[in-house]
Amino acid sequence: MTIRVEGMMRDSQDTWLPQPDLDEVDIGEVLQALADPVRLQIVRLLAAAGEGSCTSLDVPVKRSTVSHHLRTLRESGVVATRLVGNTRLSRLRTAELEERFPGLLVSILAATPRARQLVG
Amino acid sequence: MTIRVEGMMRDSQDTWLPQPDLDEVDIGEVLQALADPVRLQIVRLLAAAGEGSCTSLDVPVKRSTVSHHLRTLRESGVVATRLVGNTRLSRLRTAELEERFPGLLVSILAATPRARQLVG
DNA sequence: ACCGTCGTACGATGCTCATCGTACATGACG
DNA sequence: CGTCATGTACGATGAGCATCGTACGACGGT
Repeated sequence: MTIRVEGMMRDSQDTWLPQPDLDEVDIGEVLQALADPVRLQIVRLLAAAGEGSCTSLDVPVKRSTVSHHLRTLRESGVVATRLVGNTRLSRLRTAELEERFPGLLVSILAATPRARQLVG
Repeated sequence: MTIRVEGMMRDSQDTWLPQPDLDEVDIGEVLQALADPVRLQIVRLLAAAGEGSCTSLDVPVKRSTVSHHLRTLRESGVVATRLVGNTRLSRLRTAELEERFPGLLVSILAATPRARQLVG
Protein backbone atom coordinates (compact mmCIF):
# COMPACT_ATOMS: atom_id res chain seq x y z
CA MET A 1 0.00 0.00 0.00
CA THR A 2 1.19 3.50 -0.82
CA ILE A 3 -0.15 6.79 0.52
CA ARG A 4 0.89 10.33 -0.20
CA VAL A 5 1.50 12.84 2.59
CA GLU A 6 2.60 16.38 1.75
CA GLY A 7 4.17 15.30 -1.53
CA MET A 8 6.12 12.50 0.09
CA MET A 9 5.31 8.82 0.02
CA ARG A 10 5.14 6.16 2.70
CA ASP A 11 5.75 2.58 1.65
CA SER A 12 5.60 -0.03 4.40
CA GLN A 13 8.27 1.20 6.80
CA ASP A 14 10.08 3.67 4.53
CA THR A 15 9.36 7.27 3.61
CA TRP A 16 10.45 8.44 0.18
CA LEU A 17 11.02 11.86 -1.31
CA PRO A 18 8.57 12.83 -4.07
CA GLN A 19 9.56 11.47 -7.46
CA PRO A 20 8.07 11.73 -10.95
CA ASP A 21 6.15 8.98 -12.68
CA LEU A 22 8.49 7.61 -15.34
CA ASP A 23 5.70 7.55 -17.89
CA GLU A 24 5.69 11.35 -17.79
CA VAL A 25 9.45 11.66 -18.04
CA ASP A 26 11.03 12.69 -21.32
CA ILE A 27 14.19 10.93 -22.39
CA GLY A 28 15.73 14.31 -23.13
CA GLU A 29 15.62 15.19 -19.44
CA VAL A 30 17.13 11.84 -18.54
CA LEU A 31 19.94 12.31 -21.05
CA GLN A 32 20.55 15.80 -19.73
CA ALA A 33 20.76 14.41 -16.21
CA LEU A 34 23.22 11.71 -17.26
CA ALA A 35 25.31 14.09 -19.34
CA ASP A 36 27.08 15.68 -16.38
CA PRO A 37 30.32 13.83 -15.51
CA VAL A 38 29.78 14.03 -11.75
CA ARG A 39 26.22 12.76 -12.01
CA LEU A 40 27.35 9.93 -14.30
CA GLN A 41 29.92 8.98 -11.69
CA ILE A 42 27.23 9.05 -9.02
CA VAL A 43 25.10 6.72 -11.14
CA ARG A 44 28.02 4.32 -11.51
CA LEU A 45 28.69 4.41 -7.76
CA LEU A 46 25.03 3.75 -7.00
CA ALA A 47 25.00 0.86 -9.44
CA ALA A 48 28.01 -0.64 -7.68
CA ALA A 49 27.05 0.03 -4.06
CA GLY A 50 23.28 -0.25 -4.34
CA GLU A 51 22.66 2.80 -2.21
CA GLY A 52 24.45 6.02 -1.37
CA SER A 53 24.04 9.20 0.60
CA CYS A 54 25.21 12.76 0.22
CA THR A 55 28.36 12.18 2.25
CA SER A 56 29.08 8.55 1.45
CA LEU A 57 29.42 9.07 -2.29
CA ASP A 58 33.06 9.58 -3.25
CA VAL A 59 32.89 12.43 -5.75
CA PRO A 60 35.25 15.41 -6.10
CA VAL A 61 32.67 18.06 -5.18
CA LYS A 62 31.34 19.53 -1.95
CA ARG A 63 28.34 18.21 -0.06
CA SER A 64 25.98 20.94 -1.20
CA THR A 65 26.86 20.17 -4.81
CA VAL A 66 26.25 16.47 -4.33
CA SER A 67 22.89 17.33 -2.84
CA HIS A 68 22.10 19.40 -5.93
CA HIS A 69 23.08 16.54 -8.24
CA LEU A 70 21.01 14.00 -6.32
CA ARG A 71 18.07 16.34 -6.55
CA THR A 72 18.53 16.62 -10.31
CA LEU A 73 18.78 12.86 -10.66
CA ARG A 74 15.66 12.36 -8.55
CA GLU A 75 13.59 14.96 -10.40
CA SER A 76 14.58 13.41 -13.72
CA GLY A 77 13.46 9.99 -12.53
CA VAL A 78 16.87 8.33 -12.37
CA VAL A 79 17.10 7.77 -8.61
CA ALA A 80 14.71 7.32 -5.68
CA THR A 81 15.55 8.68 -2.25
CA ARG A 82 14.56 7.01 1.00
CA LEU A 83 14.56 8.80 4.35
CA VAL A 84 16.10 6.92 7.21
CA GLY A 85 16.78 8.83 10.39
CA ASN A 86 18.83 11.91 9.60
CA THR A 87 20.24 10.61 6.32
CA ARG A 88 18.80 10.14 2.84
CA LEU A 89 19.69 7.00 0.93
CA SER A 90 19.38 7.17 -2.85
CA ARG A 91 19.24 4.24 -5.23
CA LEU A 92 18.82 3.79 -8.97
CA ARG A 93 15.28 3.14 -10.23
CA THR A 94 16.72 0.31 -12.27
CA ALA A 95 13.61 -1.77 -12.91
CA GLU A 96 11.36 1.19 -13.72
CA LEU A 97 13.96 2.73 -16.01
CA GLU A 98 14.38 -0.57 -17.81
CA GLU A 99 10.64 -0.72 -18.39
CA ARG A 100 10.38 2.87 -19.61
CA PHE A 101 13.66 3.08 -21.58
CA PRO A 102 14.67 -0.52 -22.33
CA GLY A 103 18.42 -0.91 -22.65
CA LEU A 104 19.34 2.66 -21.80
CA LEU A 105 20.74 2.32 -18.30
CA VAL A 106 22.19 -1.08 -19.07
CA SER A 107 24.15 0.22 -22.05
CA ILE A 108 25.46 3.17 -20.07
CA LEU A 109 26.58 1.09 -17.12
CA ALA A 110 28.13 -1.51 -19.40
CA ALA A 111 30.17 1.05 -21.32
CA THR A 112 33.79 1.30 -20.33
CA PRO A 113 34.92 4.84 -19.48
CA ARG A 114 37.14 5.20 -22.55
CA ALA A 115 38.62 2.57 -24.83
CA ARG A 116 37.92 -1.10 -24.34
CA GLN A 117 40.42 -2.90 -22.15
CA LEU A 118 42.44 -5.67 -23.72
CA VAL A 119 42.42 -8.58 -21.26
CA GLY A 120 44.79 -11.53 -21.53
CA MET B 1 40.23 0.37 -49.03
CA THR B 2 40.50 3.55 -46.98
CA ILE B 3 43.18 6.23 -47.16
CA ARG B 4 43.61 9.46 -45.22
CA VAL B 5 44.27 12.77 -46.97
CA GLU B 6 44.63 15.95 -44.91
CA GLY B 7 42.50 14.51 -42.12
CA MET B 8 39.74 13.53 -44.48
CA MET B 9 39.00 10.06 -45.75
CA ARG B 10 38.31 8.69 -49.18
CA ASP B 11 36.22 5.57 -49.40
CA SER B 12 35.56 4.28 -52.89
CA GLN B 13 33.77 7.23 -54.50
CA ASP B 14 32.93 9.23 -51.38
CA THR B 15 34.96 11.67 -49.32
CA TRP B 16 34.20 11.86 -45.61
CA LEU B 17 34.95 14.47 -43.00
CA PRO B 18 37.38 13.36 -40.26
CA GLN B 19 35.67 11.41 -37.49
CA PRO B 20 36.88 9.81 -34.26
CA ASP B 21 37.40 6.10 -33.74
CA LEU B 22 34.53 4.98 -31.55
CA ASP B 23 36.88 2.91 -29.39
CA GLU B 24 38.42 6.16 -28.17
CA VAL B 25 35.09 7.85 -27.55
CA ASP B 26 33.82 8.21 -24.00
CA ILE B 27 30.14 7.63 -23.36
CA GLY B 28 30.05 10.85 -21.38
CA GLU B 29 30.77 12.84 -24.53
CA VAL B 30 28.11 10.92 -26.42
CA LEU B 31 25.55 11.58 -23.70
CA GLN B 32 26.52 15.24 -23.68
CA ALA B 33 26.02 15.37 -27.44
CA LEU B 34 22.60 13.72 -27.20
CA ALA B 35 21.50 15.86 -24.26
CA ASP B 36 20.75 18.93 -26.36
CA PRO B 37 17.12 18.96 -27.55
CA VAL B 38 17.97 20.23 -31.03
CA ARG B 39 20.67 17.62 -31.51
CA LEU B 40 18.33 14.91 -30.26
CA GLN B 41 15.79 16.05 -32.84
CA ILE B 42 18.47 15.94 -35.52
CA VAL B 43 19.32 12.37 -34.50
CA ARG B 44 15.67 11.39 -34.77
CA LEU B 45 15.36 13.03 -38.19
CA LEU B 46 18.50 11.26 -39.41
CA ALA B 47 17.18 7.95 -38.13
CA ALA B 48 13.95 8.51 -40.06
CA ALA B 49 15.36 9.95 -43.26
CA GLY B 50 18.65 8.09 -43.41
CA GLU B 51 20.61 11.18 -44.39
CA GLY B 52 20.33 14.91 -43.93
CA SER B 53 22.14 18.13 -44.71
CA CYS B 54 22.46 21.47 -43.02
CA THR B 55 19.50 22.95 -44.88
CA SER B 56 17.34 19.88 -45.32
CA LEU B 57 16.99 19.17 -41.60
CA ASP B 58 13.80 20.73 -40.24
CA VAL B 59 14.94 22.21 -36.94
CA PRO B 60 13.98 25.57 -35.41
CA VAL B 61 17.47 27.08 -35.54
CA LYS B 62 19.50 28.91 -38.16
CA ARG B 63 21.83 27.26 -40.64
CA SER B 64 25.01 28.21 -38.80
CA THR B 65 23.65 26.66 -35.62
CA VAL B 66 22.73 23.44 -37.40
CA SER B 67 26.25 23.34 -38.76
CA HIS B 68 27.58 23.72 -35.23
CA HIS B 69 25.36 20.88 -33.97
CA LEU B 70 26.35 18.55 -36.80
CA ARG B 71 29.98 19.28 -36.02
CA THR B 72 29.38 18.39 -32.37
CA LEU B 73 27.60 15.18 -33.33
CA ARG B 74 30.39 14.24 -35.72
CA GLU B 75 33.21 14.97 -33.24
CA SER B 76 31.43 12.91 -30.59
CA GLY B 77 31.16 9.98 -32.98
CA VAL B 78 27.39 9.99 -33.45
CA VAL B 79 27.23 10.91 -37.13
CA ALA B 80 29.43 10.59 -40.20
CA THR B 81 29.47 13.27 -42.89
CA ARG B 82 29.92 12.61 -46.57
CA LEU B 83 30.89 15.30 -49.06
CA VAL B 84 28.91 15.32 -52.29
CA GLY B 85 29.28 18.33 -54.52
CA ASN B 86 28.63 21.47 -52.55
CA THR B 87 26.58 19.78 -49.83
CA ARG B 88 27.45 17.58 -46.87
CA LEU B 89 25.24 14.62 -46.10
CA SER B 90 25.33 13.33 -42.54
CA ARG B 91 24.09 9.97 -41.34
CA LEU B 92 24.04 8.10 -38.04
CA ARG B 93 26.91 5.69 -37.37
CA THR B 94 24.30 3.17 -36.32
CA ALA B 95 26.26 -0.06 -36.69
CA GLU B 96 29.44 1.26 -35.07
CA LEU B 97 27.53 2.80 -32.19
CA GLU B 98 25.68 -0.46 -31.62
CA GLU B 99 28.98 -2.27 -31.41
CA ARG B 100 30.58 0.23 -29.05
CA PHE B 101 27.53 1.05 -26.89
CA PRO B 102 25.09 -1.85 -27.37
CA GLY B 103 21.48 -0.79 -26.92
CA LEU B 104 22.16 2.90 -26.40
CA LEU B 105 21.01 4.41 -29.68
CA VAL B 106 18.25 1.85 -30.02
CA SER B 107 16.76 2.71 -26.65
CA ILE B 108 16.91 6.43 -27.36
CA LEU B 109 15.27 6.13 -30.75
CA ALA B 110 12.64 3.75 -29.41
CA ALA B 111 11.67 6.08 -26.57
CA THR B 112 8.53 8.07 -27.17
CA PRO B 113 8.98 11.84 -26.65
CA ARG B 114 6.89 11.92 -23.46
CA ALA B 115 4.28 9.47 -22.13
CA ARG B 116 3.60 6.19 -23.83
CA GLN B 117 0.71 6.25 -26.27
CA LEU B 118 -2.23 4.03 -25.46
CA VAL B 119 -3.12 2.20 -28.65
CA GLY B 120 -6.32 0.22 -29.06
C1' DA C 1 20.48 19.92 27.32
C1' DC C 2 24.52 20.05 24.41
C1' DC C 3 27.01 19.14 20.48
C1' DG C 4 28.22 17.00 16.12
C1' DT C 5 26.47 15.20 11.79
C1' DC C 6 23.57 15.24 7.87
C1' DG C 7 21.14 17.33 4.19
C1' DT C 8 19.15 21.35 2.10
C1' DA C 9 18.09 26.24 0.83
C1' DC C 10 19.94 30.31 -0.75
C1' DG C 11 22.78 33.73 -2.93
C1' DA C 12 26.98 34.64 -5.55
C1' DT C 13 30.19 33.58 -9.08
C1' DG C 14 32.33 31.99 -13.04
C1' DC C 15 32.32 29.18 -17.04
C1' DT C 16 30.40 26.62 -20.72
C1' DC C 17 27.75 26.76 -24.72
C1' DA C 18 23.60 27.48 -27.74
C1' DT C 19 22.30 30.97 -30.79
C1' DC C 20 22.72 34.46 -34.17
C1' DG C 21 24.56 37.63 -37.81
C1' DT C 22 28.01 38.29 -40.98
C1' DA C 23 31.60 37.27 -44.05
C1' DC C 24 33.85 34.11 -46.95
C1' DA C 25 35.12 29.98 -49.75
C1' DT C 26 33.34 26.47 -52.79
C1' DG C 27 30.66 24.39 -56.21
C1' DA C 28 26.42 24.23 -59.36
C1' DC C 29 23.90 26.39 -62.95
C1' DG C 30 22.79 29.42 -66.63
C1' DC D 1 31.81 34.61 -66.24
C1' DG D 2 28.25 36.07 -63.17
C1' DT D 3 24.88 34.42 -59.88
C1' DC D 4 22.96 31.77 -56.47
C1' DA D 5 23.00 28.18 -52.88
C1' DT D 6 25.52 25.57 -49.46
C1' DG D 7 28.29 25.15 -45.45
C1' DT D 8 31.67 26.91 -42.29
C1' DA D 9 34.57 30.16 -39.51
C1' DC D 10 34.44 33.78 -36.45
C1' DG D 11 33.06 37.07 -32.99
C1' DA D 12 29.42 38.64 -29.90
C1' DT D 13 25.83 37.79 -26.78
C1' DG D 14 22.92 35.88 -23.52
C1' DA D 15 21.24 32.16 -20.73
C1' DG D 16 21.79 28.12 -18.19
C1' DC D 17 24.13 25.76 -14.72
C1' DA D 18 27.89 23.62 -11.90
C1' DT D 19 30.21 24.95 -7.94
C1' DC D 20 31.02 26.88 -3.54
C1' DG D 21 30.34 29.02 1.14
C1' DT D 22 27.27 29.85 4.58
C1' DA D 23 23.32 29.42 7.36
C1' DC D 24 19.67 26.75 9.05
C1' DG D 25 16.68 22.90 10.56
C1' DA D 26 16.46 18.01 11.90
C1' DC D 27 18.03 14.05 14.14
C1' DG D 28 21.17 11.10 17.08
C1' DG D 29 24.24 10.33 20.78
C1' DT D 30 26.25 11.52 25.17
